[in-house]
This record gives sequence, C-alpha cells and structure tokens, in this order.
Amino acid sequence: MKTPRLPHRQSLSPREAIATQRRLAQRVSLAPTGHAVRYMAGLDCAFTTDRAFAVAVVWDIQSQSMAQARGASAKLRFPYIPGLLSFREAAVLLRALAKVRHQVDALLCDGQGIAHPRRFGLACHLGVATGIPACGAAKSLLVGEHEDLAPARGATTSLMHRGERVGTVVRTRDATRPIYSSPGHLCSIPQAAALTLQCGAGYRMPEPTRLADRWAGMLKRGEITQRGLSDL
DNA sequence: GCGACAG
DNA sequence: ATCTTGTCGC
Repeated sequence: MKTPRLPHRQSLSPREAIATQRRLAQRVSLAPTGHAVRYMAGLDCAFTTDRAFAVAVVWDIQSQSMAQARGASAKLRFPYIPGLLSFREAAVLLRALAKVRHQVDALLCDGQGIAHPRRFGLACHLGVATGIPACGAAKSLLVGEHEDLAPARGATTSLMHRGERVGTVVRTRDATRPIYSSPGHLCSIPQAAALTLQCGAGYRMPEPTRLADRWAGMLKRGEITQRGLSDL
C-alpha cells in the first residue's frame, strides 16, 4: 500500500497534538471486523539522538513464524512526551508498514491503545490512520489500575481507568512482569488480549513486536541494512 | 503544589 | 528509548 497519510499536519505543538487526539479519539471503534486474524504486523522503533529506525514484522499466527520484515528510518521531529508518543513514532512506523508486500490482518504496537489519558494511544493512532484493526501491547503502564494477577502464563485481569475498563493486564510468561494490552481500533478488549497471547509463548513480549524491536536495534547499529531486512 | 508519566 | 558486564534465579 501507499504510505497512509496521517489525519493531521506533520508539525504540531504539544498543545495541538493533544487537541488532535481528542478529535481523532472519536473515530476509534472497538467493534471487531469479524475477519479472522492470521497475519499480525508487529511495529517498533529504535532511536539515536536525532533519528528513528522503524521495523514492521509480519507474523503468521498460524505457523508461528515470520512471514516478512521491512524497515524505514527518518529524522526525529517530536520529543518524547508521556501521552504523546505517537506523534514521535507514527510517521516512520507507517513508512515501514507501507513497504510490506504481504497480507496484514491487524497491527500490534509497542505501546498503549485506548489505555491512554485521552483514549488515543499509539495503537489507536495507527489504526485510525490505516483503517486496519490494531491493538497495543505495552511493557509498562501509562494510566490505569488493576488487581494482582496469578503468576502463571495466561492469567489476566482488567485494566481500569476512571471507572472504565480500558484493557487487560496479561501474563505472557510464568513468573514474569505482565504486558498491558488494550485495543487501538476495530478490535475489542478481549480480542486484543487474546491476540497478545496468540502471538507467541516463549517470551514476555509477543513475537511480532519482540522481533521488530530486535531488527530495529540492528538497523540502528548498522548491523543490517533495510535491504538486508527485506531479503529475510 | 505534588507525584505520575507508553517509548 | 539510550548508555552498558556480569550476575542471580527460574
């Protein structure tokens, strides 16, 4: 596909970015499309002082193997501000995703979906921009609270925020810190949690984003080229 | 004002 | 996120 165009200007002030989130959050739908999800595109970034390296990894849930990998890089234009992460990463991630030549049923982002102060985390931003179902799997909490959960893989508990359920705390590995799952777009809270567990069982992070993180780090360090990634 | 705060 | 070796534990 062509690089999806973000539904807002490229250079925004933090204040404008917040207003943009409030506006776009109204477009988010938590209704699943009904289509089976087999190919998940895991997205993640690695950074140097002034540049971002993004990778999109297509993961086949059916065979539990990588179907394709693509990379892209760009100059950083927005600082990291809690709550405004997507304004720093979305553009490059979409460029990497646009290079994918393979079926993609849903996106898996390294960050939050609606478990966000304005219900518009990175997964919502990418989901709304592409129209593709998306969900987030974050390594730490941005907002919300939850009960303790059992230590065995597969254990889950609701992630609440301001009296609303915004996601699921998921134990993806025995006796290891949980993953914070929340839907981004065209996905329900239960489906987001299920997909997180279906994308691998050997590591804390789901395979698509774990691999994207690994390749992005190698791209940043020059240990592999974008062409090298495509040839995988 | 104080503390929290995805990556 | 990034700077960084070894080390404790399942």
